[in-house]
Amino acid sequence: MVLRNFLPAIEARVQSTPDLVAQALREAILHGFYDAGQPLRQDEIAATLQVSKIPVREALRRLEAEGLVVFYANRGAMVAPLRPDEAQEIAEIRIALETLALRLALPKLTPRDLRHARGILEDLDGERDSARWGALNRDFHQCLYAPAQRPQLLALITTQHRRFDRYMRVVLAAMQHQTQSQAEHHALLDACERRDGAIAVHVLEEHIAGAVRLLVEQLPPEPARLL
Amino acid sequence: MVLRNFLPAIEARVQSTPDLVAQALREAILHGFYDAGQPLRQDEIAATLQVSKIPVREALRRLEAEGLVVFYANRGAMVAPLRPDEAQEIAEIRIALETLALRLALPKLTPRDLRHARGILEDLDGERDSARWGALNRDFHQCLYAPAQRPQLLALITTQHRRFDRYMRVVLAAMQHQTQSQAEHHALLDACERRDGAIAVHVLEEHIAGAVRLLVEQLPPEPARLL
DNA sequence: CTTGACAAAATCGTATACGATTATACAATT
DNA sequence: AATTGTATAATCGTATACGATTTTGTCAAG
Repeated sequence: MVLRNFLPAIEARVQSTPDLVAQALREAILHGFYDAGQPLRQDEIAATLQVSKIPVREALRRLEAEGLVVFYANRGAMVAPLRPDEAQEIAEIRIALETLALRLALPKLTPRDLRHARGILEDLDGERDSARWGALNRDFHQCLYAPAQRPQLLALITTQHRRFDRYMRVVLAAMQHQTQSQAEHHALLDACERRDGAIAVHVLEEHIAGAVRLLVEQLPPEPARLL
Repeated sequence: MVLRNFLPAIEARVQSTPDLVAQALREAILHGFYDAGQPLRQDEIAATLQVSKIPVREALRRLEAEGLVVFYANRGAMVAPLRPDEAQEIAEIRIALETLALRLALPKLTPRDLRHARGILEDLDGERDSARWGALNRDFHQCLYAPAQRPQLLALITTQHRRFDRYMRVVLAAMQHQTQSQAEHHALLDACERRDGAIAVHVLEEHIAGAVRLLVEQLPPEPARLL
């Protein structure tokens, strides 16, 4: 063990300005404060957050990489449009990544992890705000995957899950799905407690696939226009 | 058919300056022009490429999102360090994503696709430069996945594959692996031609898992230092 | 020779400024 | 009235400039 190993993540000492701006814009997009396709005016954002355009632009570039924002040459950034086929694709990616994470995490899940997950499930029951519901939902899934100890994989999952949640907002209004989703959450957690990997993975697959199925039913067949 | 369908991706009309800078830096890192851990001086890069620091910083942010670059507060960007455990994790992610892509692509593979793949395999035989070998290798894999018609998935795969190739550089010097790899490529392509999904997926899994196995043997157990 | 303090240089991060591009409003024309 | 052309405003993209932070170099003290 060397001294260097004691200092906890140099890169995270301070949250950089672009980080903070990205966080704010991410929240705003996920909360629906900005609609799909809406332009994100750099001057306006900079003025609101009391910074210049440079950190705003860097934040927008990050969100572009996360798939929440699209850049058009000389026309700036706008909130990424919603397209049902994209939601379908994200669901497939999520299933591939999350079943992997779950399989890796399952043998390492502690009773503490399971209690934590149960706690989030209870919070989830009371939540009405769709953005906070989405955040809790991500937390629930993440805390089942975290014991896998795969930081890269978990980061990818979070990014894709967030993207997916933009689509789910549309569906979440229908309270029916929340109860359905909660039932699946409980089934998933139960399988984890029994260490039944095959069932857990299967429930997770159906959980995501069912969400996207509901999604494409609700969403208009014609995508939100790009222009 | 409407007029809009004729314009090929508005956002791609011109390659933006940050795009070009990112491309150049990506190539430089993949070619080993910059070593792992090496600082990327913004002024220097800006001067060399005849632009200001702003587009350079945006390019670095993109590369950060791609996992090729790490930012440290007030110390700028440096080439992401190489850590064997990270290579292992990327390999797991690649297997999950690429087996998915392959399964989706397999039923849609045309004879033309297969000929194209064979062509790349031949080019691969003659290639000595490890960076170009890596690019051809990515091309080979991509052209087997492309018929899946999953742009998001393919983009993710490319990013992870590029990241993985930084580790493979170390191993590629050993010519032995190239012949091993080529043998697996042929086995993969043969299985695709026979539309044998189970075998193809299995060969792909072993192809990636074998590479990372060789990798952790070659690489020093102690990671390249972060500081 | 090593350690610590300080000054100088290098580098970062971002605010400001400005040319270039795009969007908007409105007058001119058919 | 609809369409075209033109001036104006809004916005983008980036070069420049500068304070803040980090790194490097120097030298005196131990």
